[in-house]
Amino acid sequence: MKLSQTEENYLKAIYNLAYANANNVSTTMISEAIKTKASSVTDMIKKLADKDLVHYKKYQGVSLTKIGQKIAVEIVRKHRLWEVFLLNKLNYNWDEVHELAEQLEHIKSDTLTDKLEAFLEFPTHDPHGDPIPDKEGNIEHHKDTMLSSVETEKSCVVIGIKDSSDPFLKFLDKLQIQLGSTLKVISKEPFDNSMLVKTESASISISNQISKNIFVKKL
Amino acid sequence: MKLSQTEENYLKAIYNLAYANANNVSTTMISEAIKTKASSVTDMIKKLADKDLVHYKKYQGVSLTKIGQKIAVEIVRKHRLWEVFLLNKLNYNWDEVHELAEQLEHIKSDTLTDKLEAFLEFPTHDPHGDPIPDKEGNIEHHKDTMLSSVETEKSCVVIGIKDSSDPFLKFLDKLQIQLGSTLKVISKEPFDNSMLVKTESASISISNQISKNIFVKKL
DNA sequence: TAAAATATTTAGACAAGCCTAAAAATATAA
DNA sequence: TTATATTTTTAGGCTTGTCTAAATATTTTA
Repeated sequence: MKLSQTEENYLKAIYNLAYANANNVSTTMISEAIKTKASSVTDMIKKLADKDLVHYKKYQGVSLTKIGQKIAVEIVRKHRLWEVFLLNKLNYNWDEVHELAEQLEHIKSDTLTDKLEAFLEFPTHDPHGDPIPDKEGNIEHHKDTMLSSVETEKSCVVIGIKDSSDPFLKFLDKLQIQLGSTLKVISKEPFDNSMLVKTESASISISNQISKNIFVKKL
Repeated sequence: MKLSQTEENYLKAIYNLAYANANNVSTTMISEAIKTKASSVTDMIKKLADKDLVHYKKYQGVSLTKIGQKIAVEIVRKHRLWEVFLLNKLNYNWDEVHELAEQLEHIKSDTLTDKLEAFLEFPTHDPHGDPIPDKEGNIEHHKDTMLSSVETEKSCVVIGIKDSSDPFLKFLDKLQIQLGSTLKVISKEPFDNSMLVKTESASISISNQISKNIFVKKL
């Protein structure tokens, strides 16, 4: 099945929204995610339904079919692999890779994704810590241990972030906290739940608002 | 100036045709290069002329303006850098990279091309031996020493090919002749101008038809 | 549960790029 | 140099994906 870039973007948006919401995805939610008008979304949804990529009943929202989901996961896979490439090989920063990956994910090829994956030595997570689906579309849903829940004196490795907004990414860059950074919790402040954390290069104080948004693997 | 992928393809086609022909490029030539009807080309040419990307007078063919040429060279630069990436990093073959590069060349970013170039360690030629324009758009027009003109007992390095058709590329792959291969001319057969050539791995007989299509740098 | 607010869909229009068929210009040949 | 052939352009139409405005459902609230 040959899909346009636009169609692929719709599937991806529905996939992400469904993942975040569990139930059917509304026209309005899609229109916000994709920055178009709701009426345009309705049009496109009908076309996707004709192609059996989404389930759709008027006024009831949409969900992906098996095929639709498969395609969406493929796009997510490509997106995350390209992000790893941009970060690890081309020296982009955490906060710069997303926009470029949005374009690269639509490159069509039977072999490119797998070759890219091999070149990157089969990464399991993208720079935001989201898991990369394998060739068959299996995706490990990552466990949500947050930095905020790490005990005093314990160490952990940063495997991702929950909020991937630009300001947050820039803030982490300033703190020199990256994917793979090892952090040790020195002390916790019961008053405001902030914590003192030792990174590779410094000791820093991190507010609860921040530590709640950093996924870690405990060591 | 933000151009569509289609517009970029027109500029690139005109650039390549102009390079091969010197004079103005005809509607029909473009339509063949780009696989559309001549009438569609006329439409698009008018739009490109409105944007000052081409010079156009009815029935007189087109040529690129300074701006049009600058953009075309940028696309060529991106195309060739991606080809190097696909060949050197992802282990694609000589004959597979073109089609993919056709897609990758349209990725939009202010920084990607330069970062890619640095990652590839500033290659000067693409896998077909065509020169890669630098950041400023300067492009070295490559000298045309063909394998056929190399003297007996002399060695040379393959820097490109003249004919980049699929069958020819496949044929060279079979002979294990690649960009950068060192070849030594053992003997030449005056009767049919074929030559006996030593590659890294074997001695092979090469017809004049082949040796006339391989660019080399004499050693 | 009826009225008001919100969400969704329909209808009609538009731009980009392509097409076919026909008209106009240019090039070729007798 | 006039007739014929070829190339190029024009005219009108189609598809994709978008939009606005209006109509219709659904949800919320009183």
